Amino acid sequence: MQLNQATDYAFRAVLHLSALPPGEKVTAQTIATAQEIPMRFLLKIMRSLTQAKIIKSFRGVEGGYALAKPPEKITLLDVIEAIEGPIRINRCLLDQSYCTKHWAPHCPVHYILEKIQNNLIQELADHNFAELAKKSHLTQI
Amino acid sequence: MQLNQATDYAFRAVLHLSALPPGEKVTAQTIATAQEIPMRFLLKIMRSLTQAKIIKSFRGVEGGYALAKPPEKITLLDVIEAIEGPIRINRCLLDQSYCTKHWAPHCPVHYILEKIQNNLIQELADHNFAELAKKSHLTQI
DNA sequence: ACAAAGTACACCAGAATAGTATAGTATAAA
DNA sequence: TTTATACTATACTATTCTGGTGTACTTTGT
Repeated sequence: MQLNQATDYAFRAVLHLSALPPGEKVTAQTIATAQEIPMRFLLKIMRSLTQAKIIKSFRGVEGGYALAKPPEKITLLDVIEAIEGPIRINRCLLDQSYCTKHWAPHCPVHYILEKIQNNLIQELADHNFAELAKKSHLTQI
Repeated sequence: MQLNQATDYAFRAVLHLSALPPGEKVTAQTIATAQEIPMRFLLKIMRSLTQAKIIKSFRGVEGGYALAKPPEKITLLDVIEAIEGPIRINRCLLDQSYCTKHWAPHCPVHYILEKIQNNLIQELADHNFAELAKKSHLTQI
């Protein structure tokens, strides 16, 4: 019941980009240093974010990363799913073969966990990085 | 971001006990067979539930398990914490040494995840096994 | 006494986590 | 056009977690 370290790093990387003037790009090394993230691991994470179209990458000299869309349009859920894939608090919620009882929709455990999971997903989708970046500005990045 | 298999089994074991007439006990073997849970693994899970005072165990001939309190007083959260320990959706929320920035309370990521985590915990605490057992009765256990 | 049932602790294979290494590709500037 | 810079791709690895299993022991009703 825990987000992994890569996701936490991804939050901080996207937050870092969200705090930049629109369109400005920055290198992985800058983010790694500022956010204290192991460089090589960050590069891997950035590739997932690029593939998810959350950020854009620029190769070569003067390359780097920038947001692929305005931070208002990037939610916590977007970043989590880019790194970890779809959220499922119980694995039977995604793959019914894991349900020992094969009751699936009639299983009360399944039913209630699905409700809770949907609320969680909704909440994660309700917070975007413009909001977070504003908060982090107030508390000095 | 997922509950483990042991927790899922624990839900089903407690649900099984919740559906019994009050005070009635049943052996691990019965639960294991009915709920399709590997016997030895279930015994281990039952010990965690016993230690958390969610169920009571009886040793020897005619032994078995029963709820330690009425099912209304047992929540999803109780069972999760008995098996997995305290919920923390990001490890920095429990152990600040994991926060790469050491900002802790001033970190916007930390702040928002804490809010979301508290809502999740509240929801898990809002559902008890009397409610679940009632639902499972309607859909035939 | 003995069989039934839970307890305690140690062990194990496989997967996931959190990285690291090596080699390659694109690009701006000299 | 060479070169340094910066991202990409793929593979590897050490450690931890997950989901169990094995062996020995204790309690208890008949």
